[in-house]
Amino acid sequence: MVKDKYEKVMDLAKRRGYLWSSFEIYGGIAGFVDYAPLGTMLKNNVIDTWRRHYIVNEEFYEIDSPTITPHEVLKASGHVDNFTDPMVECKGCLESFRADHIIEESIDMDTEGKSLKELEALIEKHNISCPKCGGQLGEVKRYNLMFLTSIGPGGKRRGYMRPETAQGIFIQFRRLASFFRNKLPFGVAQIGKAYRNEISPRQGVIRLREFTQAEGEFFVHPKIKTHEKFKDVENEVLPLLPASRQMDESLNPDEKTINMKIKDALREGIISHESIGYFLVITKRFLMDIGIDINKLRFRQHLPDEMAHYAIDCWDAEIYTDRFGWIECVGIADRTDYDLKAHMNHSGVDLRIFVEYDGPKEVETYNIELNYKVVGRIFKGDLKYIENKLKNMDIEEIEEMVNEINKNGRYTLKIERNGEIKEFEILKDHLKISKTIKKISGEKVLPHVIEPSYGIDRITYCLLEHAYSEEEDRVYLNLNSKMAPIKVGVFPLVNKENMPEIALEIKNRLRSNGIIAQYDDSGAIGRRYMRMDEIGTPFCITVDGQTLKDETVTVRHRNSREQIRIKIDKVVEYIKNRI
RNA sequence: GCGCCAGUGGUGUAGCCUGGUAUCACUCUGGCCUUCCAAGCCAGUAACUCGGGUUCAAAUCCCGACUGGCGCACCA
Repeated sequence: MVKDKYEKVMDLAKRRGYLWSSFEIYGGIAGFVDYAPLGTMLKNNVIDTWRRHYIVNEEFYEIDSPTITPHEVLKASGHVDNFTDPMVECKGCLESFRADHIIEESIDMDTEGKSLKELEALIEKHNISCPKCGGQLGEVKRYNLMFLTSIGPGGKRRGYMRPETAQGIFIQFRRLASFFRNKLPFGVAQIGKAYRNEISPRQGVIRLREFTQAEGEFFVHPKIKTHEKFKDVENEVLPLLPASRQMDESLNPDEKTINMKIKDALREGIISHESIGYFLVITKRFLMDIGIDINKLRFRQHLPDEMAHYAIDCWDAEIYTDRFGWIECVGIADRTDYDLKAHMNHSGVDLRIFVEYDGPKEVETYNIELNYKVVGRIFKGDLKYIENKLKNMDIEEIEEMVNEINKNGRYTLKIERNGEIKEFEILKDHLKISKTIKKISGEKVLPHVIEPSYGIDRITYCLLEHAYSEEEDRVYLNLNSKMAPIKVGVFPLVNKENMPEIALEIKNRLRSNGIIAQYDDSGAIGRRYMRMDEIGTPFCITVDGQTLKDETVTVRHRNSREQIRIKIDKVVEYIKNRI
């Protein structure tokens, strides 16, 4: 049987200590993997490089929030309701289907927002049967992709394992905004585990139930989505696969991706603004930096119907793999103000930022004075929400209210809170509204957010696969020196005449200079080189007979297998300059 | 979740049909040897995925679970 590349890579990863399946002695569970010692080092190197790009170069600041998230947060973000699929099972052939999908297929109707009961009623009413065997369909049930847990004793407080790290950033937005002294734009990052209880995870490390995300949230003024460093990157050429070309059936699949300068993509309206474009470029640079093969990278724009409910423009960095084809490794989305708005509405906390105008403006506006003696008794605890709502109404809304009150003597104020809309009757004697001229120096805005989100596990796998190289007589990982877990192997050519002692001394000297080096004296020298090749170690140093005479050693380079001879004193410097 | 197929040392395997102390090679560990690319010699570690059933006896037959592969479905 011929093994494909995935199998070869996973074999090597398992054998040499990159990836192991989790809980193996108890039989294992699909969708979970352990990073073994070398895999952990490799993954950490990927993350370190990510930090260098985002935290150091892009000046994002990183936070670290809990993975367990209370119900309210994910209710607000829409995950409780939307991160779940309605499933229906055929009573005959036991096949499962997406309930909304089969309804939409058979009666051509938009089922968006319908409840389970409504879906069930539709199936019954239109006599929809199993698309496979024609059998009767059962109850419509929800399958939620979040792991449910409880907080505290008694299990009363519901919580979930977070499905993405992003929410932790959004819910701290007020603190973050003040940390950045209320100046847009600013970037916040989070690296950590996220959890999705996939129905049927396959494909090893490609689809996990617990995985590591590195997400950046770049908050911008909703009307200013330019990027101050766009000029620096505008001539960068990217392999783009825009939605329009994906849908263009006159193009061959392999002609659809087009290399173009990011500034041209912007000019032609392919990308919606500079900030999206900027992070596309940063993503390409990061992926190239860690050693992803640029010829196996493309940026694919989401088609209008596949875009998540919160996004207005979304691009995936896709990396080509031998077995799975193009897989999504990075998502770059304009999430607009979807999340901040949701958390603002549900929590009642104002998440807007005050943005000053260039100079003060005089505007005609309305002054609303509440008659507290009256409204206090009527609305009691709800008053603060009413006050808040009135304060934030725009001119049109106020005028509409004034008109209503003048006409009917009353106005129905609608306030959304915790996902429910409450109505309050506002009468004429509740408030006094007068026109005034106000000098205003700025306005409150709810920022939009541009989100580059990286799947670290997939990227790490792709890196291994792209590095995997075969020659006639050996297998080696062509990892670049920055990524390789072990930087140097140190060997005595033979175990005599003081060679082991000298080699050990060199290994220790490298280690004390912060360089990960491994000593090995077992078997023949060739075997030791092969071992190091297989785990991707870029350099091997060998102490031989000549070392005893002139204090030089050989340095062998992994890819070329060529050797040069240098002084022992220069070894640390030589390696340091190359990793 | 559904269907089909498969699970034997670290890896690759023989044995399974026809039940009776599990084969071989490589790897790995220790030693000898070895002066530059998986050499050789000696010794050693190391496996029947798990749970039930049938049987005097199960790697082998039967059932179930788990894991993996493929197909379907799913992947906000």
